[in-house]
Amino acid sequence: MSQVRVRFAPSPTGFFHIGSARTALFNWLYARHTGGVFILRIEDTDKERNSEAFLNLIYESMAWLGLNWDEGPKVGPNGGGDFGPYRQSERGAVYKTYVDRLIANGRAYEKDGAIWFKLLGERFEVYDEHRKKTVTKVKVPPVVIEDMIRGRVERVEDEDFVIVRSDGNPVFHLVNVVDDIAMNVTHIIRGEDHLSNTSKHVHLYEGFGVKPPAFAHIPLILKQNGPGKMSKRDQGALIEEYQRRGYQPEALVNFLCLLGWNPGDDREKMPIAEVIRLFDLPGVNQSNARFDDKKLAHMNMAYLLELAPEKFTARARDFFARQAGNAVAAAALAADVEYFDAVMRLSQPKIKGVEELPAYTGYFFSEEFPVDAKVREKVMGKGDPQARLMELAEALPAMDFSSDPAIEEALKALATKNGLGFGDYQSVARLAVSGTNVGPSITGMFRVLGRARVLARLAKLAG
RNA sequence: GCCGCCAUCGUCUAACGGUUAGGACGACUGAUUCUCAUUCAGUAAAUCGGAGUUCGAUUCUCCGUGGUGGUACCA
Repeated sequence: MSQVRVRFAPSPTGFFHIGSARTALFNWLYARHTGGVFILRIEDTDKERNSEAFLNLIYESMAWLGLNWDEGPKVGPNGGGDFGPYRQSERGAVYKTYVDRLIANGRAYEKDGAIWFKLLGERFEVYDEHRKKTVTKVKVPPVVIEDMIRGRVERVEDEDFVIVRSDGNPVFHLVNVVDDIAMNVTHIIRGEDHLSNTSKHVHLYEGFGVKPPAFAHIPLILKQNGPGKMSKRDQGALIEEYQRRGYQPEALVNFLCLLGWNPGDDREKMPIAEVIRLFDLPGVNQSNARFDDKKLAHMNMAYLLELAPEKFTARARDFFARQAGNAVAAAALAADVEYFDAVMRLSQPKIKGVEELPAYTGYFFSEEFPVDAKVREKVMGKGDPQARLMELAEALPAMDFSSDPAIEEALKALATKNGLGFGDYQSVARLAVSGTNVGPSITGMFRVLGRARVLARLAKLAG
């Protein structure tokens, strides 16, 4: 059995989106599962719509998701294999020789300045009501596709079709098939939207005298609101967006694995190595899946919680560094590294995404932090808050700040002494120190902020 | 219009032709916690409709309906 060779073939004509990412992921998973080769091929034959920026976005997004390719652009001098170049814009000569082959063996002809692929069979004219014109049909047996996910699919292709435009540019169907032949691709894993194209492709393989590779058409990702498949314009469609918002790439990948595939048991959150071990094409679902950003957010939080603290602080720092113009981010980055790390360690178990961080930690990095009016009203309207602030301020200088338990003990002792609860002091202290009623433990806040600043803020709130 | 694919809780999905149709997200209730979040316990929530095959159908077949994709000198 020869080595599996799969390819992901995006075209740099738009932002890299979630559907493309999953197609790439499933190809990558299959390659890694089988010990095969994962090829990245750039389908940039559409000169009008291509852009270098979109191309770079593909590279960056793939790298961010951890989908490394074995052959393709940016891999060594020859693209890591003997089948380059891996950008279709550089493969004109290859297409020409293949087209010449078809012309030579009578399977292609010129008409209206374009080159057409010729179907073999009885030809007849028929008026097409829908297209309002007479077309030439060809009587050919249905194409049979043995799809690894869908089983046997039959489809009739009954008209000749263009393979080279009159401007000399080859069309998608041609270059796609030629490259898959030339690059020895063994399995074509792509979106179900290509299933209808497959009959054309199978005819082309036959025209070239080559046995078609195995096909596996994976289900589509549907937009979460409204009808239709996810497209670049939809909310949450862009990979770049998740990167910008500080999502954990492992979480996004894990989530994507579960859209159309499952390990066969109840596990959902699982290391990618385990997915690689279990992934197989026949296990992929046949039905389209609707995108669910709530579940993705949950997955993201789960990954965030278990991230090693050093890794979390590193990712938090990276996120802050990308928040141009954000005052909190600027102050956070200017802060002492150990202090920054301490704040992040306090925040990690409490937040659902790193994008919450600037709002969540602002008061650690500046004395100018917003005070929630509602919370202030509520906390300051209960009992005698001024007295409690005073008592806290008096107790603070002698308090043991060496550890969270020590601080907690001191606060509890204070409460007991005055016949009140821990919560009564916690709430005013929290308001004074952070301006709100949500946040890390009060003891952690005290310890990290330090005695002096806590005292100053207590005084400030007391007026 | 024509052609293809698909069909289990709101969503993602399990279930050799025999299960009280399971899990997860979300929702709701409660417990835990210094706030919040987490965590934990619990509740509600599904086999698209109709024929057939079978002792027995979520599972197989057909029809319908719905969803989805294609139908270009786009990729």
